[in-house]
Amino acid sequence: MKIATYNVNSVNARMENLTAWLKTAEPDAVLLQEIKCDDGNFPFFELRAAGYEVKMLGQKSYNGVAVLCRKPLTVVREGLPGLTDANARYLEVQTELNGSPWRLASVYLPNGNPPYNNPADKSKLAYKLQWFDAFLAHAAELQKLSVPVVLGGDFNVILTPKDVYDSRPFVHDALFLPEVRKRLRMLEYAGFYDAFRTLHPDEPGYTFWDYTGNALAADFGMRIDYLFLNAPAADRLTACAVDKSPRLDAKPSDHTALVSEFACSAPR
DNA sequence: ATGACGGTAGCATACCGA
Repeated sequence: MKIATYNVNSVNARMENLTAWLKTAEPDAVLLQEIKCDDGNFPFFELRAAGYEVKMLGQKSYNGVAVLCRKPLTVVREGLPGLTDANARYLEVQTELNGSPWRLASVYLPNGNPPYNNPADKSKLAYKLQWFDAFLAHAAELQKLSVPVVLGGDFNVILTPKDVYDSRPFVHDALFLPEVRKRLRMLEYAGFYDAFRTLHPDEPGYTFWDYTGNALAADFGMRIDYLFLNAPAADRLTACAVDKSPRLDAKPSDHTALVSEFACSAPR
C-alpha cells in the first residue's frame, strides 16, 4: 500500500504529468500541494476517471491542497484549529486502506521569505512561524489517535545541512533559519517520524530542484517535502523513496513525488 | 544584490515561489 506526496505547482498545468505518473506509480493515496485553483477549476472528472476519489481545499491562483485516494474519503478538517488563514494550506481526511482506518493530511507550509522588492520585510516569516505553531499544536492533538496518521506535504524546511546541496547560500533563508528548523524537529519530538530519513539516514533525498540555471543537471536540490508518520504508521512502513520521474518529464513541477510503502498490518 | 524560470491573472506586467 503506497501513500505519496507531490507538490504539483498547478494541478491543471500538470495533468498530463500527474495522470501518467498515477498510472505507473499506482499510489493508493496522494497528498497534493499548490494545486493553484478553486473547486470551479479543479479537474475532478479526469482524476475520477484515473481511479481516484478526490477531496480538495482550493484557492484561486495560489496555494491549495488536495488528497487523491483509491478508497472513499471523508474530510475531517479544512485549515488548522485556532488559526485564521486566508490561504488554503491544510486538508485532513479519513479513509480506509488495507481494511483499516487511516488519517491523512496534505500540508503546505508558507515559504516565509520576504518579497524581492522588500528584503527587510519579516511579515511572511512571522506568518510562517505562526502557521507552524498552529500546526504543531494540532499535531500534538493528533498524537492522541490510535489509528495510523500521515502528515505529508511541502514543509518548506531544509531540516539539516545534508538536506540541501550546499547550506551556505541558505543561512539567512526562511527555509533554513534556526527557528524554522527547530519547529520541524519539534514535530519529531512530538512523535512523528520522518519516513524517508528513518529508512535512509545518509541519502540526500532531494524533492525539489529549482527551474533556473542547471539546478537539475547539477543536482542542486533540496529535501523540503516530507511524510511524517505517527508510531502506528511508522510500524507499518516498509519503504520510502523519492520518485524523480515526474521531475524529469517535459513541463515538470519544480518538486517531485515522495512515496512511502506500508505493510497491511503492524508487526507483532 | 540580482536574476534565472514557471504559473496565474488577464492582456502588460505584477505577484508568488524556494
